[in-house]
Amino acid sequence: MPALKLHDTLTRTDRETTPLDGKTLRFYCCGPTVYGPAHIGNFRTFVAQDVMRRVVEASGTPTLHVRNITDVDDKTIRDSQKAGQSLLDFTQGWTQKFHIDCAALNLLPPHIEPSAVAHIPQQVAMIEKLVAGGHAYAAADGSVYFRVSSFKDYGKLSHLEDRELRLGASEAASATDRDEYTKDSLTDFALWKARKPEDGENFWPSPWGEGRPGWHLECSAMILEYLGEDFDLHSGGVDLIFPHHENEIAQSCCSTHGHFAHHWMHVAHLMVDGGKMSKSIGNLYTLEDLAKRGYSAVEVRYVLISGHYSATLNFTMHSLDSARQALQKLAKADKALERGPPSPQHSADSDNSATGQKEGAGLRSPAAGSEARAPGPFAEAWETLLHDLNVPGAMGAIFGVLNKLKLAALSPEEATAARNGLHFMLNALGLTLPAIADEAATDVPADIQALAQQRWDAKQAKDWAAADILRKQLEASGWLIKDSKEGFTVIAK
RNA sequence: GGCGAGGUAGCAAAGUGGUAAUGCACUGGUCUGCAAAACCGGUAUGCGCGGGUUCAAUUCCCGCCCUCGCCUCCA
Repeated sequence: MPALKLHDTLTRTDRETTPLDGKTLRFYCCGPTVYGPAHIGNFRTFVAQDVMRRVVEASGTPTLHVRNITDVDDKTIRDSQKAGQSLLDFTQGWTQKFHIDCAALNLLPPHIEPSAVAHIPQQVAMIEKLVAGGHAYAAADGSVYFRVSSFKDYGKLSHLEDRELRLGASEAASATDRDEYTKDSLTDFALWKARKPEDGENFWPSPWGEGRPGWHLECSAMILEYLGEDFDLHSGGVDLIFPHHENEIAQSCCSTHGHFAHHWMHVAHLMVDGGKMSKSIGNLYTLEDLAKRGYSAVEVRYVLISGHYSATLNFTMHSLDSARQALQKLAKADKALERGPPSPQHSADSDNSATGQKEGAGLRSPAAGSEARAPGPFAEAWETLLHDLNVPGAMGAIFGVLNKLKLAALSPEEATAARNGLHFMLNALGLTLPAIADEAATDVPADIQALAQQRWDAKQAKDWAAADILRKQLEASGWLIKDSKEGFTVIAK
């Protein structure tokens, strides 16, 4: 199968994601800072990366996925103190919550998930190399800074010129920063931060005195540990391009002989109701917030992938409703493609999957079948996906095929092929299908059930007027009646 | 000011040098006592504005307007 073509931030071109070692695509994603629940904006990035990984794997290339946990910085220290917990207890709690959310969103867990605190020695070692090489220097207070002027390629990723780095919005604000007085240059950044009273118990020894590592350093050190000096791809939110990724490149390239990441994937931001979403503004939603409003994680995932990852996406409640309907449509199509065993030798498999679905209580797992290895009739959707992860385009192609195929008229063999293809695509997108609304067993109160029965009786007696009055009564109470030839169903409005 | 993303139907969102996918919503029909579901249709002479290139531009070029993001620690 052809490889995924992905836009590369550094060269600004679409390039194939071919593994450097010819076998496994090794990539790193900047993970969360665990000082609170991640919001859907954070998850947009992780979901996009998850789709990337799934597509690469679906195309036949294994991956090595590394994503860090940032468990030491100003915010984790500050908030752990507020919570009266040790830094470790505090960050582990939020890490756990993060994992729960990731699982709900159907994110494949990274193969390696290193924490910054667990890699202090590696970070110190990298700083030592940088100091020895003349790329870093210790300040009077025991902090260590990277000398940006020592790395000629600085700014290459973000395309910022030297001059521009010194200008900018933060110029005025940083004048009051105490770092200001210890750094040689305004653009130099901290590799090691000297211990401060407010750090409490959170400090580590180093050749330059007690302190803690700077944020940018952890990624460089852990990448070196798990992916080496050269690796395939690095990914994160667009906001990390500068300075975070720029600094990572500087640190890594100046302390090793490698070229660091060979491909950069950046995910655009999520907006909410047309505006920026951020922790500082406070207009953010977590999965829990949305669950309280009745939306499932799968619906959230659908919304998060409904725009191309490189363009900002506006999130609204309406988009969640829209996602719910679209998922229903897919679930119904899937059901329509469900047929009996196509041939005797497959009957065992079919039985298993049927049982699994019942026990799954609502969630079907596409691609559980071993046949779902090719897109089948959805080849166009698959090709669209391979072109820089065009998920919206692929979704459109999937629906287009479903609209054209006369699902009910397909032969069992055709239906199975179509279903396998659909599952292949859904698996690449990481979408699980919800239970079909009608099937969702809701508890109907006895009085409602009685009214509904009354209406059914009236209907059987062809007393349309009475039946309609009862229906309206039920609707007013929030219940809808659906009739079939055999009987009726009551569902919540 | 610099860098970047984007302006496509009511909402969302793809896409292409040859005349606009798809999802939601809306809507007509079939079916149904009526609905719902299902199925079959419809809904942008138009793709921010103004020029230009071309047989042909929403798609290429130039100018302009607007929105959003980043510019030292926010995915």
